Amino acid sequence: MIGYMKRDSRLSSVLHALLHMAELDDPMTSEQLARCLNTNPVVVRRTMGFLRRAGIVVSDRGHAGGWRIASDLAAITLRDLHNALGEPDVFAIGHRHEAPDCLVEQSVNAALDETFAEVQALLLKRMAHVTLADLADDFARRHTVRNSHHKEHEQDA
Amino acid sequence: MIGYMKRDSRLSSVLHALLHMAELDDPMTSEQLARCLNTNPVVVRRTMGFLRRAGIVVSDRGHAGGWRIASDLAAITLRDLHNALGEPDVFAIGHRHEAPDCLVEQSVNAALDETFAEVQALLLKRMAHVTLADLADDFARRHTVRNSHHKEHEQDA
DNA sequence: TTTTCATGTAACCTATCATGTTACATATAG
DNA sequence: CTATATGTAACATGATAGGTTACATGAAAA
Repeated sequence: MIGYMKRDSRLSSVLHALLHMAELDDPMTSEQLARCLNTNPVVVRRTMGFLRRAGIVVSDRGHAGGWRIASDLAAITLRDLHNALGEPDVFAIGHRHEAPDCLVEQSVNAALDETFAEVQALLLKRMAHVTLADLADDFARRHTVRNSHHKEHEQDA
Repeated sequence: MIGYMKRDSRLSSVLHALLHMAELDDPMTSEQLARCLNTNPVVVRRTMGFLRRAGIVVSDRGHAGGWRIASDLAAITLRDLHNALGEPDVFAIGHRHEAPDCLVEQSVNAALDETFAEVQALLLKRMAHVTLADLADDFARRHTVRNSHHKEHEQDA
Protein backbone atom coordinates (compact mmCIF):
# COMPACT_ATOMS: atom_id res chain seq x y z
CA MET A 1 0.00 0.00 0.00
CA ILE A 2 1.15 3.51 -0.81
CA GLY A 3 -0.35 5.59 1.96
CA TYR A 4 -1.45 4.13 5.25
CA MET A 5 -4.70 3.15 6.81
CA LYS A 6 -6.87 5.76 8.41
CA ARG A 7 -7.51 5.05 12.03
CA ASP A 8 -11.17 4.23 11.59
CA SER A 9 -12.64 2.79 8.40
CA ARG A 10 -15.88 1.56 9.95
CA LEU A 11 -18.03 4.28 8.41
CA SER A 12 -16.79 3.33 4.96
CA SER A 13 -17.31 -0.34 5.81
CA VAL A 14 -20.88 -0.02 7.00
CA LEU A 15 -21.78 2.14 4.00
CA HIS A 16 -20.37 -0.49 1.71
CA ALA A 17 -22.30 -3.17 3.56
CA LEU A 18 -25.55 -1.23 3.67
CA LEU A 19 -25.50 -0.49 -0.05
CA HIS A 20 -24.99 -4.15 -0.84
CA MET A 21 -27.84 -4.98 1.52
CA ALA A 22 -30.00 -2.37 -0.18
CA GLU A 23 -29.51 -4.01 -3.55
CA LEU A 24 -30.74 -7.37 -2.32
CA ASP A 25 -34.14 -8.18 -0.86
CA ASP A 26 -33.07 -11.08 1.31
CA PRO A 27 -31.06 -10.53 4.47
CA MET A 28 -27.31 -10.89 4.09
CA THR A 29 -25.23 -13.00 6.43
CA SER A 30 -22.05 -11.80 8.12
CA GLU A 31 -20.27 -14.35 5.98
CA GLN A 32 -21.56 -12.80 2.74
CA LEU A 33 -20.83 -9.28 3.90
CA ALA A 34 -17.36 -10.29 5.02
CA ARG A 35 -16.64 -11.51 1.50
CA CYS A 36 -17.86 -8.18 0.07
CA LEU A 37 -15.76 -6.19 2.51
CA ASN A 38 -12.69 -8.41 2.34
CA THR A 39 -12.77 -8.99 6.04
CA ASN A 40 -13.85 -11.42 8.73
CA PRO A 41 -17.45 -12.31 9.68
CA VAL A 42 -16.71 -11.49 13.31
CA VAL A 43 -15.52 -8.03 12.37
CA VAL A 44 -18.76 -7.58 10.42
CA ARG A 45 -20.85 -8.61 13.42
CA ARG A 46 -18.83 -6.38 15.72
CA THR A 47 -19.25 -3.34 13.50
CA MET A 48 -22.84 -3.97 12.41
CA GLY A 49 -23.68 -4.49 16.06
CA PHE A 50 -23.34 -0.74 16.56
CA LEU A 51 -25.93 -0.16 13.85
CA ARG A 52 -28.24 -2.76 15.38
CA ARG A 53 -28.05 -1.09 18.79
CA ALA A 54 -28.92 2.20 17.07
CA GLY A 55 -31.93 0.61 15.36
CA ILE A 56 -30.54 1.13 11.88
CA VAL A 57 -30.35 -2.55 11.01
CA VAL A 58 -31.98 -5.71 12.30
CA SER A 59 -30.25 -9.06 12.69
CA ASP A 60 -31.92 -12.44 12.71
CA ARG A 61 -30.31 -15.61 13.97
CA GLY A 62 -30.63 -19.13 12.66
CA HIS A 63 -31.83 -20.34 9.30
CA ALA A 64 -32.49 -17.62 6.73
CA GLY A 65 -31.06 -15.17 9.24
CA GLY A 66 -28.67 -12.32 8.63
CA TRP A 67 -28.76 -8.54 8.46
CA ARG A 68 -31.52 -6.30 7.17
CA ILE A 69 -31.89 -2.54 6.95
CA ALA A 70 -34.55 -1.44 9.42
CA SER A 71 -35.91 1.68 7.78
CA ASP A 72 -36.09 3.67 4.58
CA LEU A 73 -32.81 4.47 2.82
CA ALA A 74 -33.78 8.13 2.63
CA ALA A 75 -34.11 8.27 6.41
CA ILE A 76 -30.56 7.15 7.21
CA THR A 77 -27.82 9.77 7.06
CA LEU A 78 -24.06 9.55 7.31
CA ARG A 79 -24.42 11.41 10.57
CA ASP A 80 -26.73 8.70 11.91
CA LEU A 81 -24.13 6.09 11.08
CA HIS A 82 -21.34 8.16 12.60
CA ASN A 83 -23.39 8.55 15.78
CA ALA A 84 -24.24 4.86 15.81
CA LEU A 85 -20.54 4.04 15.64
CA GLY A 86 -20.00 6.03 18.82
CA GLU A 87 -19.02 9.35 17.29
CA PRO A 88 -15.36 8.45 16.91
CA ASP A 89 -12.74 11.17 16.68
CA VAL A 90 -12.94 12.92 13.34
CA PHE A 91 -9.44 14.37 13.33
CA ALA A 92 -6.09 12.66 13.34
CA ILE A 93 -4.49 15.90 14.50
CA GLY A 94 -4.74 17.11 18.07
CA HIS A 95 -2.90 17.90 21.24
CA ARG A 96 -1.24 15.56 23.63
CA HIS A 97 -2.13 16.85 27.07
CA GLU A 98 -5.81 17.25 27.78
CA ALA A 99 -5.34 19.67 30.68
CA PRO A 100 -1.80 21.07 30.61
CA ASP A 101 -0.37 23.20 33.39
CA CYS A 102 1.60 25.41 31.02
CA LEU A 103 -0.35 28.56 30.17
CA VAL A 104 1.18 28.70 26.71
CA GLU A 105 0.08 25.16 25.98
CA GLN A 106 -3.41 25.91 27.28
CA SER A 107 -3.61 28.82 24.90
CA VAL A 108 -2.40 26.79 21.94
CA ASN A 109 -4.87 24.02 22.72
CA ALA A 110 -7.74 26.46 23.02
CA ALA A 111 -6.90 28.05 19.68
CA LEU A 112 -6.62 24.71 17.92
CA ASP A 113 -9.78 23.40 19.56
CA GLU A 114 -11.70 26.41 18.37
CA THR A 115 -10.62 25.99 14.75
CA PHE A 116 -11.13 22.25 14.70
CA ALA A 117 -14.50 22.45 16.44
CA GLU A 118 -15.82 24.78 13.79
CA VAL A 119 -14.67 22.52 11.00
CA GLN A 120 -16.04 19.44 12.72
CA ALA A 121 -19.41 21.16 13.01
CA LEU A 122 -19.43 21.69 9.26
CA LEU A 123 -18.52 18.08 8.62
CA LEU A 124 -21.30 16.78 10.84
CA LYS A 125 -23.76 19.13 9.17
CA ARG A 126 -22.74 17.86 5.74
CA MET A 127 -23.00 14.29 6.93
CA ALA A 128 -26.50 14.94 8.22
CA HIS A 129 -27.53 15.92 4.69
CA VAL A 130 -26.26 12.81 2.90
CA THR A 131 -28.60 9.83 3.01
CA LEU A 132 -28.14 6.23 2.01
CA ALA A 133 -30.64 6.91 -0.77
CA ASP A 134 -28.32 9.60 -2.12
CA LEU A 135 -25.43 7.15 -2.17
CA ALA A 136 -27.55 4.48 -3.83
CA ASP A 137 -28.55 7.01 -6.51
CA ASP A 138 -24.90 8.01 -6.92
CA PHE A 139 -24.03 4.40 -7.45
CA ALA A 140 -26.79 3.86 -9.98
CA ARG A 141 -25.69 6.95 -11.90
CA ARG A 142 -22.02 5.95 -11.94
CA HIS A 143 -22.94 2.44 -12.97
CA THR A 144 -25.04 3.76 -15.84
CA VAL A 145 -22.26 6.06 -17.01
CA ARG A 146 -19.84 3.19 -16.87
CA ASN A 147 -22.15 1.01 -18.96
CA SER A 148 -22.62 3.68 -21.61
CA HIS A 149 -18.84 4.10 -21.75
CA HIS A 150 -18.65 0.37 -22.35
CA LYS A 151 -21.10 0.70 -25.20
CA GLU A 152 -19.13 3.54 -26.76
CA HIS A 153 -16.05 1.38 -26.60
CA GLU A 154 -17.90 -1.46 -28.25
CA GLN A 155 -18.95 0.90 -31.00
CA ASP A 156 -15.34 2.07 -31.38
CA ALA A 157 -14.11 -1.51 -31.70
CA MET B 1 -6.36 9.43 30.30
CA ILE B 2 -10.05 9.53 29.44
CA GLY B 3 -10.02 9.69 25.67
CA TYR B 4 -7.02 8.61 23.64
CA MET B 5 -4.17 10.31 21.92
CA LYS B 6 -4.68 11.81 18.53
CA ARG B 7 -2.45 10.29 15.91
CA ASP B 8 -0.38 13.41 15.35
CA SER B 9 0.29 16.02 18.00
CA ARG B 10 3.23 17.65 16.25
CA LEU B 11 1.33 20.77 15.20
CA SER B 12 0.36 21.40 18.80
CA SER B 13 3.94 20.68 19.88
CA VAL B 14 5.61 23.06 17.46
CA LEU B 15 3.13 25.80 18.28
CA HIS B 16 3.88 25.35 21.95
CA ALA B 17 7.60 25.45 21.21
CA LEU B 18 7.42 28.45 18.89
CA LEU B 19 5.43 30.54 21.38
CA HIS B 20 7.98 29.83 24.08
CA MET B 21 10.73 30.77 21.64
CA ALA B 22 8.87 33.94 20.77
CA GLU B 23 8.83 35.00 24.41
CA LEU B 24 12.59 34.73 24.73
CA ASP B 25 15.21 36.63 22.76
CA ASP B 26 17.96 34.03 23.00
CA PRO B 27 17.78 30.81 21.03
CA MET B 28 16.36 27.84 22.95
CA THR B 29 18.08 24.48 23.01
CA SER B 30 16.36 21.20 22.28
CA GLU B 31 16.94 20.39 25.93
CA GLN B 32 15.05 23.46 27.12
CA LEU B 33 12.22 22.92 24.67
CA ALA B 34 11.99 19.27 25.64
CA ARG B 35 11.43 20.33 29.24
CA CYS B 36 8.67 22.72 28.15
CA LEU B 37 6.98 20.06 26.03
CA ASN B 38 7.47 17.20 28.47
CA THR B 39 9.32 15.18 25.89
CA ASN B 40 12.76 14.19 24.70
CA PRO B 41 15.37 16.49 23.08
CA VAL B 42 15.70 14.11 20.14
CA VAL B 43 11.97 14.27 19.52
CA VAL B 44 12.26 18.07 19.57
CA ARG B 45 15.07 18.00 17.02
CA ARG B 46 13.20 15.55 14.86
CA THR B 47 10.04 17.62 14.81
CA MET B 48 11.67 21.05 14.63
CA GLY B 49 13.79 19.70 11.78
CA PHE B 50 10.70 19.85 9.59
CA LEU B 51 10.33 23.54 10.37
CA ARG B 52 14.02 24.14 9.69
CA ARG B 53 13.78 22.50 6.28
CA ALA B 54 10.79 24.74 5.55
CA GLY B 55 12.77 27.84 6.56
CA ILE B 56 10.50 28.64 9.50
CA VAL B 57 13.17 28.25 12.15
CA VAL B 58 16.96 28.30 12.19
CA SER B 59 19.16 26.04 14.27
CA ASP B 60 22.71 26.76 15.38
CA ARG B 61 25.11 24.15 16.63
CA GLY B 62 27.70 24.40 19.31
CA HIS B 63 28.07 26.97 22.06
CA ALA B 64 25.16 29.36 22.42
CA GLY B 65 23.37 27.34 19.77
CA GLY B 66 19.76 26.29 19.67
CA TRP B 67 16.59 27.16 17.82
CA ARG B 68 15.43 30.57 16.61
CA ILE B 69 12.35 31.69 14.68
CA ALA B 70 13.45 32.77 11.22
CA SER B 71 10.82 35.36 10.34
CA ASP B 72 8.12 37.58 11.70
CA LEU B 73 5.44 35.96 13.85
CA ALA B 74 2.71 37.57 11.74
CA ALA B 75 4.12 35.87 8.65
CA ILE B 76 3.83 32.29 9.94
CA THR B 77 0.44 30.61 9.72
CA LEU B 78 -0.88 27.33 11.04
CA ARG B 79 -1.10 26.25 7.44
CA ASP B 80 2.62 26.94 6.97
CA LEU B 81 3.39 24.73 9.93
CA HIS B 82 1.04 22.01 8.72
CA ASN B 83 2.71 22.10 5.32
CA ALA B 84 6.15 22.06 6.90
CA LEU B 85 5.19 18.95 8.84
CA GLY B 86 4.47 17.20 5.57
CA GLU B 87 0.74 17.84 5.36
CA PRO B 88 -0.18 14.86 7.49
CA ASP B 89 -3.63 13.32 7.24
CA VAL B 90 -6.21 15.59 8.80
CA PHE B 91 -8.89 12.98 9.34
CA ALA B 92 -8.90 9.88 11.48
CA ILE B 93 -11.81 8.56 9.43
CA GLY B 94 -11.38 7.12 5.98
CA HIS B 95 -11.63 4.09 3.78
CA ARG B 96 -9.51 1.01 3.80
CA HIS B 97 -8.92 0.19 0.16
CA GLU B 98 -7.40 2.94 -1.92
CA ALA B 99 -8.52 1.51 -5.26
CA PRO B 100 -11.19 -1.12 -4.69
CA ASP B 101 -12.53 -3.35 -7.45
CA CYS B 102 -16.07 -3.31 -6.11
CA LEU B 103 -18.17 -0.65 -7.82
CA VAL B 104 -20.22 -0.10 -4.70
CA GLU B 105 -17.11 0.52 -2.66
CA GLN B 106 -15.77 2.88 -5.31
CA SER B 107 -18.98 4.84 -5.11
CA VAL B 108 -18.90 5.00 -1.32
CA ASN B 109 -15.29 6.10 -1.33
CA ALA B 110 -15.97 8.81 -3.88
CA ALA B 111 -18.89 10.16 -1.88
CA LEU B 112 -16.91 10.22 1.36
CA ASP B 113 -13.88 11.74 -0.34
CA GLU B 114 -16.02 14.52 -1.73
CA THR B 115 -17.45 15.42 1.66
CA PHE B 116 -14.17 15.17 3.50
CA ALA B 117 -12.27 17.10 0.83
CA GLU B 118 -14.62 20.02 1.14
CA VAL B 119 -14.28 20.11 4.89
CA GLN B 120 -10.51 19.76 4.69
CA ALA B 121 -10.40 22.72 2.34
CA LEU B 122 -12.21 24.82 4.92
CA LEU B 123 -9.83 23.70 7.64
CA LEU B 124 -6.76 24.58 5.59
CA LYS B 125 -8.28 27.95 4.74
CA ARG B 126 -8.91 28.67 8.41
CA MET B 127 -5.40 27.57 9.27
CA ALA B 128 -3.99 29.92 6.64
CA HIS B 129 -5.65 32.82 8.45
CA VAL B 130 -4.25 32.12 11.91
CA THR B 131 -0.73 33.42 12.50
CA LEU B 132 1.71 32.88 15.32
CA ALA B 133 1.19 36.55 16.16
CA ASP B 134 -2.50 35.87 16.67
CA LEU B 135 -1.71 33.04 19.05
CA ALA B 136 0.80 35.17 20.93
CA ASP B 137 -1.85 37.87 21.29
CA ASP B 138 -4.37 35.28 22.43
CA PHE B 139 -1.94 34.14 25.04
CA ALA B 140 -1.24 37.67 26.26
CA ARG B 141 -4.95 38.34 26.53
CA ARG B 142 -5.68 35.16 28.43
CA HIS B 143 -2.77 35.77 30.71
CA THR B 144 -4.02 39.28 31.50
CA VAL B 145 -7.53 38.00 32.19
CA ARG B 146 -6.13 35.35 34.47
CA ASN B 147 -4.09 37.92 36.39
CA SER B 148 -7.07 40.19 36.89
CA HIS B 149 -9.04 37.20 38.15
CA HIS B 150 -6.26 36.63 40.64
CA LYS B 151 -6.51 40.22 41.77
CA GLU B 152 -10.28 39.90 42.21
CA HIS B 153 -9.70 36.84 44.35
CA GLU B 154 -7.20 38.75 46.42
CA GLN B 155 -9.73 41.51 46.92
CA ASP B 156 -12.36 38.94 47.94
CA ALA B 157 -10.03 37.44 50.52
C1' DT C 1 -36.03 -33.20 19.25
C1' DT C 2 -32.05 -33.02 16.91
C1' DT C 3 -29.44 -30.82 13.44
C1' DT C 4 -27.95 -26.97 11.09
C1' DC C 5 -27.17 -22.33 10.44
C1' DA C 6 -27.02 -17.96 12.00
C1' DT C 7 -25.67 -14.14 15.38
C1' DG C 8 -23.30 -12.49 20.08
C1' DT C 9 -19.26 -11.97 22.43
C1' DA C 10 -15.08 -12.77 25.01
C1' DA C 11 -10.32 -13.37 24.54
C1' DC C 12 -6.49 -13.25 22.17
C1' DC C 13 -3.18 -12.15 18.12
C1' DT C 14 -1.00 -8.96 14.80
C1' DA C 15 0.52 -5.03 12.13
C1' DT C 16 1.09 -0.31 12.17
C1' DC C 17 2.66 3.87 13.77
C1' DA C 18 3.62 7.95 16.84
C1' DT C 19 6.58 8.76 20.19
C1' DG C 20 10.49 7.79 23.33
C1' DT C 21 15.34 6.43 23.86
C1' DT C 22 20.24 5.34 23.04
C1' DA C 23 24.26 6.06 20.62
C1' DC C 24 27.19 8.45 18.04
C1' DA C 25 28.61 11.70 14.20
C1' DT C 26 29.28 16.59 13.23
C1' DA C 27 29.86 21.42 13.81
C1' DT C 28 31.14 25.59 16.46
C1' DA C 29 32.41 28.95 20.15
C1' DG C 30 35.81 29.62 23.42
C1' DC D 1 41.39 20.74 22.29
C1' DT D 2 37.09 20.80 24.92
C1' DA D 3 32.51 21.68 25.93
C1' DT D 4 28.16 22.16 24.00
C1' DA D 5 25.01 22.11 20.66
C1' DT D 6 22.42 19.91 16.58
C1' DG D 7 21.73 15.74 13.03
C1' DT D 8 20.42 11.29 12.47
C1' DA D 9 20.29 6.32 12.47
C1' DA D 10 18.64 2.49 14.96
C1' DC D 11 15.90 0.44 18.12
C1' DA D 12 12.25 0.27 22.08
C1' DT D 13 7.63 1.12 23.69
C1' DG D 14 2.79 1.71 23.96
C1' DA D 15 -1.60 2.33 21.90
C1' DT D 16 -5.00 0.72 18.81
C1' DA D 17 -7.70 -0.88 14.68
C1' DG D 18 -8.59 -4.81 12.82
C1' DG D 19 -8.13 -10.02 12.39
C1' DT D 20 -8.79 -14.68 14.44
C1' DT D 21 -10.31 -18.47 17.39
C1' DA D 22 -13.52 -20.41 20.35
C1' DC D 23 -17.68 -21.06 22.10
C1' DA D 24 -22.43 -19.69 23.78
C1' DT D 25 -27.16 -18.66 22.23
C1' DG D 26 -31.12 -18.69 19.50
C1' DA D 27 -34.17 -20.05 15.56
C1' DA D 28 -35.73 -22.62 11.59
C1' DA D 29 -35.67 -27.02 9.19
C1' DA D 30 -35.38 -31.97 9.07
